[in-house]
Amino acid sequence: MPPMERRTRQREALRQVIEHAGRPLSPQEILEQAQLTAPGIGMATVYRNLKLLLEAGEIVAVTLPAENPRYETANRGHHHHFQCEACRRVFDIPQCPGELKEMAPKGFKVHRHELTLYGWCKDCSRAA
Amino acid sequence: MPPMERRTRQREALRQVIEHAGRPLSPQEILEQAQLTAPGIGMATVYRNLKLLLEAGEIVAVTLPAENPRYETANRGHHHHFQCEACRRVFDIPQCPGELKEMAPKGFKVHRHELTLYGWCKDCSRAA
DNA sequence: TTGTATGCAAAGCGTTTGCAGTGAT
DNA sequence: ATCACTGCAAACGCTTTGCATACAA
Repeated sequence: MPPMERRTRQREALRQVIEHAGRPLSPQEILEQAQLTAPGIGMATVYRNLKLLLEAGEIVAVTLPAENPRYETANRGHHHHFQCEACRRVFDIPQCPGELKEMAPKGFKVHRHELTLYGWCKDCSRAA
Repeated sequence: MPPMERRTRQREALRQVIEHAGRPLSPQEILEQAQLTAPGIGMATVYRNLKLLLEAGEIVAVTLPAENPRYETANRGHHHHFQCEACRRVFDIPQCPGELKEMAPKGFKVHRHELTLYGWCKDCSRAA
């Protein structure tokens, strides 16, 4: 796959959609939003550009267990996620438990980690 | 889907494979192992029985971010997982960092958490 | 003009399902 | 003898890829 060299209206539309979304979006959601400003854009273009934007470090994939990947801008730094078991929404968690490298068995090298908390968000806790 | 009523050689083979594996196995891995003791067993039977064993509570699904589900016996208690970035295999980690409930924002209730460590497993560390 | 980027459709991949036949009870 | 269970293959949903065309540079 060639690197991004040209500034197409489709690619710009995708950038804008992801940039202005307040939450991680699925490819389908991104497509629907992008079609408003780039009529005729197809799903293949969405996937191809998501891949390129990922490689360029402009966006990151939010891959929660048993969930299809969603995508958001990369400028959020290291953080974790909380998923509400009632409304399924995902929230950022700025904290990190820190040193987890010691948990692995002997001989195992730990590079990074993913943590997801599950429960009830503020709204759903109050409603219950 | 009917509940498990009969003790077939295919189902027993699947139970044995999952029981004796030291780590969570993919459906493909389970199929290949099961074919050794239940020749002719097909992937459809693997999936159908995984679903039944899940409903019966005999096994649990290990759903890591961006990975297809793997399966292991349900009698292992609370633990986490390590995925090797070289061979992609998944290993159990008995430890748990413990109190993570405090990480969530005010008003959020945390029921459970999922933690995955990434790096190189013993075999791949030694090979490198 | 050049060749990157696109749209469409077909192909992959993991998983599910329909159907006719098999075999545990 | 039932009918739960199986194997095969087709269908499925999501993602990737081949190919001819469009368009940014």
